[in-house]
Amino acid sequence: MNQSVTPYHHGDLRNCAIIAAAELIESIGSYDITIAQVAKRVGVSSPALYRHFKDKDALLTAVRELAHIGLMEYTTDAQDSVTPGTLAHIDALGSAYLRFAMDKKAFFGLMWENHGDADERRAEARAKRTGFQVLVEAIELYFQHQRPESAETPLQTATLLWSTGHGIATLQHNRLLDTFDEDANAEALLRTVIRAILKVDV
Amino acid sequence: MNQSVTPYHHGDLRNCAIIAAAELIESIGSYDITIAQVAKRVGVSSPALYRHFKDKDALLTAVRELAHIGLMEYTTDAQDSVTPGTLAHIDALGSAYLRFAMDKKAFFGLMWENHGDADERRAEARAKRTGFQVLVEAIELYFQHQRPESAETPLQTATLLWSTGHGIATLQHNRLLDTFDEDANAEALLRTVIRAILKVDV
DNA sequence: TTTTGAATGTTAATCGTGATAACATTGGAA
DNA sequence: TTCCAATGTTATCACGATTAACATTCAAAA
Repeated sequence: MNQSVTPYHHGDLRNCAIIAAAELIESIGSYDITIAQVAKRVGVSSPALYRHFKDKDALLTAVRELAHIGLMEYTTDAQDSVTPGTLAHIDALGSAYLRFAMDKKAFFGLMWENHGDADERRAEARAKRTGFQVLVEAIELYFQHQRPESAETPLQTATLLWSTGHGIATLQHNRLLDTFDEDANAEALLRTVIRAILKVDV
Repeated sequence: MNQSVTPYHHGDLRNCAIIAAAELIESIGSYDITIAQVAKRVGVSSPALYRHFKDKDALLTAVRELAHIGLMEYTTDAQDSVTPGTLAHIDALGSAYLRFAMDKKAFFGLMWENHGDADERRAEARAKRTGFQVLVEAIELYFQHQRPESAETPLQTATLLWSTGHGIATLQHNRLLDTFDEDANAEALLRTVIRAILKVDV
């Protein structure tokens, strides 16, 4: 009886579109998607999406937010199995970052594209800072426990570590690590730098 | 008399197109350019470019080669004013990399895009490895002079340093360094990491 | 020299894709 | 009930990457 007729109004198009876009990106492994593809996936006409997003980039920005949440899950999970403030804690965060970059290549690439208008930029910067803050806090704890005499502030050290982790992740993402050193291992590289930056004896 | 009539055949369209594209990219500060724009700049119709480039991406790949040459110039210049194998040598290379990333934002961004077919990829990988080799040699010299007892190979250390420098350059390029730490200074960060990785006493 | 085809340009046309216009449907507040 | 705002739909555009079909040259072979 209830033939489940698709109603004229979708009801939750905005969210569904974001999810559809994310699924699409994941399935083709690239964020080079089309408004039409997303619309089709949700079962709606292309222009309908423009009722919910200023333009294509606004949709992608929404997907980026999802990606940030995904990254946050990776790091949160990583922290669960580790004692806060230990070297293992820092390692786990770095490792989670690298794992996310490889597991979710397309999302990782998308996250660091800098498009969008000023507002979108600001929103994204906030999301990124939130993620960064996790690292800062880990370093703070680490310094409290392990290195009360450190010359650098946790913020400075966290910035260094993030840059480094980001560099390694990016190079691996672009398949350049292998190009430079075919024996290179991202995880091992990161562990080495972490220890160098934290001045831990090897 | 010689009215300098534009001849039907351009004569050197391929090279002129590459240069025009590069100039265009530089002038608008973005590599989001159009075949038509390039064609117009060279004074030729759009389809003419397809006699010399398989597609738009092939043209951009050619521009990327130019960009690599540009980066090489930066590093070569940097090396001229420094004693080979010293810490200052390493610093100079890193500094040149950062400077290139900021001076030539659009080119820097373009260089690390990974598009193109397999052949183009291979060619680019070669160019990148050549640049990387400069750093490897600097580290080799440094190790010979300063640290004969190093545990890591020059290749490993160079990979670490490049990753780090690349990470800092990338974050600065995306204006994320400021987002994380408004006092952050790319150059200073890099110097710090270089010393940490090389285990130089601060 | 003349001829002729390969290289290289041109204009016209196709096609995909983002975006807007103009019109249709619906649900909920007045 | 009525009516508007929100949200969909079907034309339509505009633009940019290609490709098609035709034109012009230059250079080598006859």
